[in-house]
This record gives sequence, structure tokens and C-alpha cells, in this order.
Amino acid sequence: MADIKTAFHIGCGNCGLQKICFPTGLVKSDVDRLDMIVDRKPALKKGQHLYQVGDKFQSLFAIRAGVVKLYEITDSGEEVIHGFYLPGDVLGMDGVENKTHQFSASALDSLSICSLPFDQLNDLSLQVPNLHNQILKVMSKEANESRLHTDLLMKKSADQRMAQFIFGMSERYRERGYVYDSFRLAILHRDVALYLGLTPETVSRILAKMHSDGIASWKKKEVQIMDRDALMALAGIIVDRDEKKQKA
Amino acid sequence: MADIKTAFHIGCGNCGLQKICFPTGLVKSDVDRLDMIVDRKPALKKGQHLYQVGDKFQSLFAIRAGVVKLYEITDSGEEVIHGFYLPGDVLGMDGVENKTHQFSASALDSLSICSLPFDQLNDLSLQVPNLHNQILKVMSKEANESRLHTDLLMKKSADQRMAQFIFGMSERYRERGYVYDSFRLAILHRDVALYLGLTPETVSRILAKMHSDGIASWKKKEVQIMDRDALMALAGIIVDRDEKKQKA
DNA sequence: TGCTTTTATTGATTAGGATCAATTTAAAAT
DNA sequence: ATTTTAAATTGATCCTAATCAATAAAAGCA
Repeated sequence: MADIKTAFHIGCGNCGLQKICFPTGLVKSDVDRLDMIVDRKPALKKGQHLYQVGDKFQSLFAIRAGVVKLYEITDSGEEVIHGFYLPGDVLGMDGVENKTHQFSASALDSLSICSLPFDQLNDLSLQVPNLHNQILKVMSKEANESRLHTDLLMKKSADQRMAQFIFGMSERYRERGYVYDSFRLAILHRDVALYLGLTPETVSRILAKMHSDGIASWKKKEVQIMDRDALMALAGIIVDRDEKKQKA
Repeated sequence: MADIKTAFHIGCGNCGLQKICFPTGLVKSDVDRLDMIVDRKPALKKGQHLYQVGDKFQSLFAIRAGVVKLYEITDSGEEVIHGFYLPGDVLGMDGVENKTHQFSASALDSLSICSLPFDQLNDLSLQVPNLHNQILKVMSKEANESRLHTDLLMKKSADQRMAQFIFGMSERYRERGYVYDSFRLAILHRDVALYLGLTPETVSRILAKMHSDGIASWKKKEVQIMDRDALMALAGIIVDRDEKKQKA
């Protein structure tokens, strides 16, 4: 008879984020093998680091709850934020290149994570082709997304950036099956500014405008999308006709 | 007795770019196995594509001679350039995520490349741990470098960007053992602008200033670095004392 | 070689968002 | 709860690089 611990053990196999997280595309037997090396870590508090620039690279991290920012302090002492990671996302690949982390990752609120020791993950991936593909995929995605971030910085105005950010977050909540037109977003406006290449003043002004225009509001960590179409239009996202039709 | 073809066969094992290119860190026997799947392609002419957005992902490409730009046309029809690849560099990893290329890559002048069919590379990597690590490393590097590009766009002024670009190119020539204070750079000023998030006019003005200040010049595809220290200072690169000492 | 097209240069003007400054509001901390 | 500190807001001003415009210089091509 299985003891209580086993019976109630929370593993990848019964985690609600399976469809978003690392196991996407793995069959049950593979997930079980992955599960054996996954290490569920004690919760982190706001401000604590998963890792910092220069730390030895040991694990990838999957987020179970909370938000993480990936950032760096440039040699001129300014912070740059490279991305925000939500439940189901995996981070840490910046350490693969030199076995040392090139960026820092910290919790923006209470955080619950799983650790995936990379050496073990790597060994296992030699026997589980799907897992191997999954690792490659996550790493490729990382670079591709960074380049979309570049597009934003290069070609979009301040309002477009803000609109795209809010819309993007909403879509990520949607993918996860959460309410996505009204949600808690535990990110400082200051941090969004550092991600969008703007100042907090500009972010504040744009949010004020979006609110008075009835498009969206973001006050006290609560986002409300009031006019999704207008938000998308502002973000410069083209809704194709078929998708529109389905909606109607 | 080896036939002439074999005797004169140019492979990874006798390629001058070994120390820069994919085989870095592989032992001779591994390089020989890699060599068996590498496909030397006929030369491409200026403007031809290695691949385009939406193409099926089949291979990585290693550059033997020439320069490649990785770019995209945004939905608003504007070009964004994500990077320039020099001899010894490997590109194509943008296709791993969805088995489809997310960006386009084209030759900026006559180009000579090696193709690394990814499926074969992947199979081989299961037997050659060093090769497996090498693939991971190249992919991680790709994301990390994109984030350094982000830093540039977020926090550097137009002159700093330009200085950093020229200095960076010089360093890449240096790593390859080429002359690095005077070299041919077959990149349009227009394309540099699209990489640095500037306009051609601004690039032109900055180059004029750098020339009259005796720092560097770039005319008719020829770069001349006249005052390396000043260039680095402008780029915001801090020379540490020890390195300075060695130089003196 | 001369002709056409693309790229680069130079000048004048404008604008988007940064910066500076002063409150207000909201979190932390005691 | 009260104090302290950090974050957000709002207004006034400034500045960097974009834009507009016109010419010059290269590169591609017949």
C-alpha cells in the first residue's frame, strides 16, 4: 500500500501547468522519468534571487507560482530587464554558454519553483529523445523571443510598447487558462519601464491615457482590459478576418 | 594510397576556422565524425538567401567566407537586423523552436558556407557528448548575445552604439587572427543603422564626426581604427589596468 | 563606357520621450 | 498604528535623434 507521501506527491504528472511547462510534448512515461530528477524547492520571498550574474550554472528553473524577472545591471550601473517569467515558464538557459549565469533572476512576489538539475536533465535527454528536443526548443525560443523584444525597442512608439506589453501578458494568462481581461500583475511600473526601454514617468502617462481612453487600466497590481480590440489596434496587432468571425 | 580527392579534401580537420567554428572543444576523432555530415555548399552571391522566414528548418550553417545578415521584415513592413555573422560563425538556430525559420538570412557579399543537417547533427550528438554540449552552447550564446544587443538599444547613445559596433567588429576580426585595425567590412551603412536602431543619416553624421576626431573611419567598405583607446572610451568599454600594462 | 539605381552625405526643422522637480500615494518596517 | 521608505503621478522644459529635403557619390548594369 502506498504511503501518504507517495499518494499525495505532487509531481509533473499531476501538475496543472503540464501543458505550458517543460513536459509539453512528452508522453506519460517520459514525464515520469523527468519527474524523478525534478526538485521542488521551498518558496522564495519577494526580492530573493534564483541566481545572479556570475553564479555557477547548475539548474534550470520551472515556475509553479509567482513572477520572476530576468535582468542585469550594465557596467554603467543601469538596470535592464530582459523578460518576465510566469507559472509554467522555464528559465536559466543563460548559464549554458559558460557554465556561469550571464544574467540575474529574482522573484517579484512570493515564488514557488521546481529545479531541474542540468547535468541530470542532460543525461536523461540522451535516452529520451522527446526531452532532448524539448531542451533545444526552449533554448531556441529564448533567443527568438529576445529578438521580438528587439523589434519592440527598435520600431514601436511608447504607447505601442505599453499596449503590446499588456496585451502580451493577457495572452499569456489566457494560454494558462486564467481570466485574462482582469488579472493581478505583480510587476512594478518601474520594472515595466526598464523592460520597455522607457522611463517610469512615460509609463505612468501612457497608463493614464489608456485609462481615460477606456482601453485598459493598471492600478495597484490589478490590470483591467476594457476594450480588447482597441488595445490590439494600439499594439499594432492585426486581427485576421477569420478570427474575428469566430468571435462574433 | 589515398586518391587525390581525399588527399586534398578540405574538411573541418584542416579548416583554418576550427578554433572559432563549431568544432571548438571537440577532439580530433570527434571532428572527423562531424566532418562526415558536413556538406560544403556552392558559393552564394550577394543578396542570396540562406533561408527565409517560414522556410522549413533543415540545417545549421557555418560560414567559411563572407558576411551574412540575420533580419526580418516586421508586420509594419520595416526591416530589423538582428545580427551579422562572420567566418567561423554558425547560424540557423532560429528554426529549432518550430522546425520553421523565424528570421531570414542573406549574403552581404560572396559567401561560402558549410551546411550541417540538423537531424544528422542531432543523432551524432547523442553519441558524442562534446558535440551535444557544443550545440547547447551555441544556442545559449545566441540568446545571450541578443540580450547584449538589447542593452545597446536601451542604454546607449547613438555615438556609443556606433563606437561599440566598430570596436566589436574589430574584436571579432582579432579573434579570427585577421588584421583588426584596418579591414574590409562589406556591410552597408544602411544595414548598420537597421541593426543599431538608428537612421542612415545619423550613422553618416557619426562616422563623419569619428573621422574628424581622428578616432576611426569607414569609407567604401574599408574600416580604419585610428585611435583604439578613444574608440573604446567612446563605446564605454573600461580597459582594466592589467590589460593596459601588458600592452605597454 | 556611359546610364541608371541605390546608397551616402549634409543641412534645416521637428517631435517624442527624457530629464528635472515637486507632490501624492502606497508599501514596508518598526 | 505610526513612521519611514519606495513608487507613482503630474507638470514644465530640454535634447537627441528622427524626419524632410536636396545633392553627391558609388555601385550595378547594359
